[in-house]
Amino acid sequence: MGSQMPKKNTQLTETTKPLPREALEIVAARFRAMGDATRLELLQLLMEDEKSVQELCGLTGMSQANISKHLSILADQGILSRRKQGLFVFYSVADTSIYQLCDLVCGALSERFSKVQKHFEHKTSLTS
Amino acid sequence: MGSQMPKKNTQLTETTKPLPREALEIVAARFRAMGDATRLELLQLLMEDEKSVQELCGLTGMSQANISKHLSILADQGILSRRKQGLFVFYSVADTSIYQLCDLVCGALSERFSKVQKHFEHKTSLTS
DNA sequence: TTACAATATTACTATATCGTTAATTAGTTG
DNA sequence: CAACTAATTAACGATATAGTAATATTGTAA
Repeated sequence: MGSQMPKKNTQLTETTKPLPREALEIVAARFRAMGDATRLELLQLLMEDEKSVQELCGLTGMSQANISKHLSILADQGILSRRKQGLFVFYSVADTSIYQLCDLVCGALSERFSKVQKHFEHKTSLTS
Repeated sequence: MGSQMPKKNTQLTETTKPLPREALEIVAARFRAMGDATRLELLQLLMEDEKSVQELCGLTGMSQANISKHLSILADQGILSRRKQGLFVFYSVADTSIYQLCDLVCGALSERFSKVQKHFEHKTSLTS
């Protein structure tokens, strides 16, 4: 019942057996679900706390249909869960591993850009 | 100089300031680079050790042009690095955070599917 | 130099995805 | 019941992406 899993290396980095194509498609689909700025914007808001589609409309200025579709994609992936209450549908983060996932990616990008930046440090032009 | 960074929560999960759209686009692009089964297949092979485009052709049976293009996408993201030696170009994993990234996703998917599976356990049909 | 080999790139088609508008479904209230 | 509201779904056009075949680039060697 706990959300804590025993820490074991899983699939892609295992040295023994590579994932077959079918499994890779599933992993890729998960990455693709995270690979859209609009969805990340919604996720970012839902990381604070659960929100209705309406609230997300107000907070982002995006159309209701568009938001609903993006939320469905995330919910289909099990990343979000829906809770219906009267006319409203409240979405919330169901898969908390996305927090670490986002941190990991942001950390990697941060390091990447800081390396690039160093090449330009103390340089005001190509001829300096 | 070490690849170890100080462990601090970075962007998306920070409670203080949300990432602006421009930054979310960059994060999304990183996820999208991982969001293709063909690229994951190549990554999986490169996780063993560095390989030339040729080797990857032989191991996967995919066309040279296709492989080259996918490797470029990963290299542009800083996920892979290229090393030129004579006529050959060797690719290798440059951003080791993808190991954790893949483990995290595989772990989440594993948990997700095991939950779904439990609904069917000990059930041989809808009428049992 | 010419011939050749490994990669990269271009041009193209097919498919997937995003966002919009309109229609539909589901739930509430008078 | 009809009228209203929130959300989903469908249909569409625009853009992005994957894969292929052909061409270009880069480096080697005769």
